Amino acid sequence: LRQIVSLHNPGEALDLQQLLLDVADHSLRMLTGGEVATVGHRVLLDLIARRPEVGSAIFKATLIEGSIFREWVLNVGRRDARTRIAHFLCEFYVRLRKSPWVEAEGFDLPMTQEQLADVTGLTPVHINRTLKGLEKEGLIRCSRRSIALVSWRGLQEAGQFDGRYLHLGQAA
Amino acid sequence: LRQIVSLHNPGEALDLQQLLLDVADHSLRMLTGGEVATVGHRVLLDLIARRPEVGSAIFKATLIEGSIFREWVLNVGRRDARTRIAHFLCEFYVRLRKSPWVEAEGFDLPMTQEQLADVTGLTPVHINRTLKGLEKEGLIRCSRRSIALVSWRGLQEAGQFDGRYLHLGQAA
DNA sequence: CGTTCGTTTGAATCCCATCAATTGTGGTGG
DNA sequence: CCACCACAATTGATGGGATTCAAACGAACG
Repeated sequence: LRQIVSLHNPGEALDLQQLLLDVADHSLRMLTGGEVATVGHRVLLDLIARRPEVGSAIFKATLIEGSIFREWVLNVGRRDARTRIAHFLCEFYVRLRKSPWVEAEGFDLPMTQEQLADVTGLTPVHINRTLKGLEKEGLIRCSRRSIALVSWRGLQEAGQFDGRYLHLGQAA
Repeated sequence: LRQIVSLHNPGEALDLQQLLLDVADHSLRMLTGGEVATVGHRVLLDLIARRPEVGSAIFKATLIEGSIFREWVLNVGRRDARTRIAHFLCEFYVRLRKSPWVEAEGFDLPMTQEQLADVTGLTPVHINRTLKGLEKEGLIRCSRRSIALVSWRGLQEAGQFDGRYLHLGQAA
């Protein structure tokens, strides 16, 4: 059994922990195809030394990530399955639309229900149940590996979603 | 209903988000008496500008905090009540003993069962049940607002605890 | 008159037992 | 990988009682 603790959109810097921390406490995996660019520690540390603004921006991004972690703890610790899933869908949607690297046409979630379960700390079966429920309520529509928003407003309410913790517009 | 997302020992720097982030997404509260020293943004930013090592140390502390957040998501999302509580007790114990500001005599948890519930995402009643269970198993002993370790080894196993995510000895 | 010492009171906290709801398990088929 | 079902287990909800602790009060005594 696995717990997914973080998701990233194309264009985001990843795994900054490696810069200063020795032991890795998690692993990375791509949900869809794509390219990955790597930057060596030495190079990045030099850049930060010469351009403090870069360091500041990276620090800010890390603080925002921390804020998102706190919200995930709350989400997984204190909300029931329906609220929890709705909240996650809201977060994913907002972050996706805000990413300048992603064509924000429709809303497509490139995850299996099992992966959704690993994000929310539930079982795949219960994900299925609850997703069906949200569909019956008219908030979303699901087909194979794709979830479409029917009522954005409704989903926000169902998920008690307030996106301020994402600190958008401060993306350093 | 509330979710506690972080605990700190005396001597630790707190709430670094405020340095660079506008909106506060959480609040602070002390469990025991004590003193708080505040450092102004301006002062701290100036210090970092003149002494890059300080900035680096703060950044590292923030990364470690992020690592702890990830572990909490896992703990709350994927472990049952017994394992979850045991894991939290282990983390608290290790961090307490490692803190140079705390006399590491016995093990005393200055929290009510309700606060413990807010940490683990359970109800106070279930905390009570599970604590009694751990006591019956001979892993801990509880009296009013105080939990004593009986079998550290056993508690580690019960909580599937591996403290590497705490990145001790790297406390910058 | 002020001090000392019990008593009362009330607020937290803990504990326990019952019942109900959410969530997990296992299995089948598409 | 998704959908669905029946059943089981974990966890939550509610209510009541026991315990601790401290503040408030009052009576006896110097």
